[in-house]
Amino acid sequence: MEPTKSELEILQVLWQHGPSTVRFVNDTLNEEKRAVQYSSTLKLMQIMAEKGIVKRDERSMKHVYSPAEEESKTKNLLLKRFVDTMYKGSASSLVMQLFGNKGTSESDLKEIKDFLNKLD
Amino acid sequence: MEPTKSELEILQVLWQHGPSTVRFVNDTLNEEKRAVQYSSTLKLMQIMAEKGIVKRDERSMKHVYSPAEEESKTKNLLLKRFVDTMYKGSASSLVMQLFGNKGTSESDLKEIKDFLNKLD
DNA sequence: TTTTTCGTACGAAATATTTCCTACCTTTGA
DNA sequence: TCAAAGGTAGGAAATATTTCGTACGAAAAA
Repeated sequence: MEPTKSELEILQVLWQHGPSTVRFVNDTLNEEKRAVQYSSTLKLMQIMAEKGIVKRDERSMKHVYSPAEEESKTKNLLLKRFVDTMYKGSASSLVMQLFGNKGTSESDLKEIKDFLNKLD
Repeated sequence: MEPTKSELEILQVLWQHGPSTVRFVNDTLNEEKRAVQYSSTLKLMQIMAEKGIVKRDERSMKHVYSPAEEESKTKNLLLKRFVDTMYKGSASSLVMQLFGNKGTSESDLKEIKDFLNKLD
């Protein structure tokens, strides 16, 4: 399933902090992102539960939500989709864009070189 | 300005084929992507012109549209935004995700190594 | 016990995006 | 000339997404 922009914000919170209540997610969004009403966050998370993007534990009155999929799995999917639509599926094109026009740091560059060499 | 999904499809055509008429863009979309009515493509391109995402040459009856921004500039912006929201701005995280879980081809890997080494 | 606080559910409104119908004009071809 | 083909413009409808007011129940505090 394809998370929307707002849904992605919520997923980020769940990935970073683990299973959470609506209250916690809403507070975090308000601190780290933008002003949003409790009932908006609630509604969105209910929709995400319907869609199967998150699971909901209803045993306690305060429902606890957690991501239905692994962070890496979802990110991989979104990354693949991004590469497909933007770079016709060519990962190397993306990386070249990333480093071709500077603005990406030297340390990142070194880190990646090391990483790639270890893949052998 | 932030192109939407459909707008991006249209931009792709313009980037790939250069300044084009609505007819050409619509035909290309129908061949390469999906069924869409002429008037839908027209409307979208009109909106894009209003937003300033594309420019329109009205000298001929068949208006000719072209991207307002360089392909690389727009792609850079979108890529940066993607890295920011998905990987907290860490380009190396993205690359690791890209190659960490295999599925990205060997030839891409070699290509990138060569590319990065030339940056010295 | 009564009031206040904190939760969920639900519907509706506000926005954003996409799609296409229809009117009307110009060009082309018979 | 005049019908057919092909253009643009604009509005309205269909969808998708986001936001939030309000009702109502449970728990906690007074």
